[in-house]
Amino acid sequence: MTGAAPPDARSERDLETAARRSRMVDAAVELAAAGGYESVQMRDVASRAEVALGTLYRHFPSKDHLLLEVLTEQATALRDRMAQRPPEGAVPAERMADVLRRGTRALARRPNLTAALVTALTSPEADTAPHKHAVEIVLRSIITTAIDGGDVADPDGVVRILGYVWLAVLSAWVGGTLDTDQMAEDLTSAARLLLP
Amino acid sequence: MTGAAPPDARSERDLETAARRSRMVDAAVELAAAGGYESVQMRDVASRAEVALGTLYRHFPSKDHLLLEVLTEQATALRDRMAQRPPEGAVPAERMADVLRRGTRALARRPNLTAALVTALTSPEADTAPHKHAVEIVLRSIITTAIDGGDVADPDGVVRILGYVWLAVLSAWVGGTLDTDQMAEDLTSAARLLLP
DNA sequence: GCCAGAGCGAGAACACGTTCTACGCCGCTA
DNA sequence: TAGCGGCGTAGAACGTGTTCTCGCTCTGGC
Repeated sequence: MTGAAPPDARSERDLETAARRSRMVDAAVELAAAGGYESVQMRDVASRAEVALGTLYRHFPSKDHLLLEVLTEQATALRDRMAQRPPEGAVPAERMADVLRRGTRALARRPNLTAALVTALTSPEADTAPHKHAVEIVLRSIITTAIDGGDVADPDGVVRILGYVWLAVLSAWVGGTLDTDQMAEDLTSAARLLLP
Repeated sequence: MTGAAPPDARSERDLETAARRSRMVDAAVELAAAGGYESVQMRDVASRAEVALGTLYRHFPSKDHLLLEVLTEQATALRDRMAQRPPEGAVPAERMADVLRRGTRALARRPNLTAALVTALTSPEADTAPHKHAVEIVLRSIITTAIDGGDVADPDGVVRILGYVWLAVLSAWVGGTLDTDQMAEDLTSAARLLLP
């Protein structure tokens, strides 16, 4: 009878591991939202997700990998929301400002979580480079949709620069050298300077 | 006789502590230049500087404070060199490119050291914010001298944006998502886009 | 039926940043 | 002169990320 089992039979186990993995990510989100990067302690994540520490490390080779997974999810969700309701504005600079306003608002809603994710993004671990690159790509695609269709010379270069500014500003905000208002100001300033 | 002693008399002790402090910084530089951030281990710094661990922590409340002290020195030295031989070029964009070329070359000369310093700069420790701000100010002053005297609208905003781009690009380079050539390319691209 | 191996649990062990304890030396001041 | 405060040494101790050990269970191939 086992031979004729439906494909779900083998998925049974897979589903459990998928559920475990999802619990780990959720636990990381909760802890990060509650207290930022340092509150995401691997023992806590494991116990909150009801898995062993070794299991956590089997799925995510480091704390930063775990948080970058979360960041990738969040960035993708942001991109989807942007795609569902495209930025408004007549010219690229206005649409860009709209994107930045909405993006910043989304991030500021859970500042501890954002701080934790940005911290992971700027951590020096070499083997997270692919994940970081993936996040960059998502951010650039968000920016691209904002300026698409406008009369922008060297759109690729502009997108890259705006991506850098976004990251640097977030990093400065996390580092405490910039508050939310200055962050918004610098971002719109960059948009005005780089876009028509 | 002690009352009439020259000021050096009391400086004797001060000189020793100054020498100790300088040995700590030097040890940090050597270790960072050899193996980057993770090679700067506080026990190693202390033993190489021939001080006790507690002494190291008396002078620098954390590893990042220590490295930010080094970074401040390096940035100041770079600014002085730029001041001694001002950037060449007819228009701000050219001068900016010259500055970036020289700055990048200086940083690439000791990549491990630079990586360690940038890592410290992007670390999330809240109480290093003043040091980080100081470094930002120095970088901005370097940028300012490059575009000074040109016909730049909103020079202040441009300087801030270029500073952000510089930091983000360095951070990406340290994170392994950008190589030296791409770094130079993005920097000159930003200069071209933002400056006449 | 039975073995090899993957996935997991429980927890010890290790590494490094940071803190703490205990003590010594020196200059100052009552 | 005696104590006191600051700076230093030596080294243990603590917290958290990461690795390792050991044993269990399930699954797939012989």
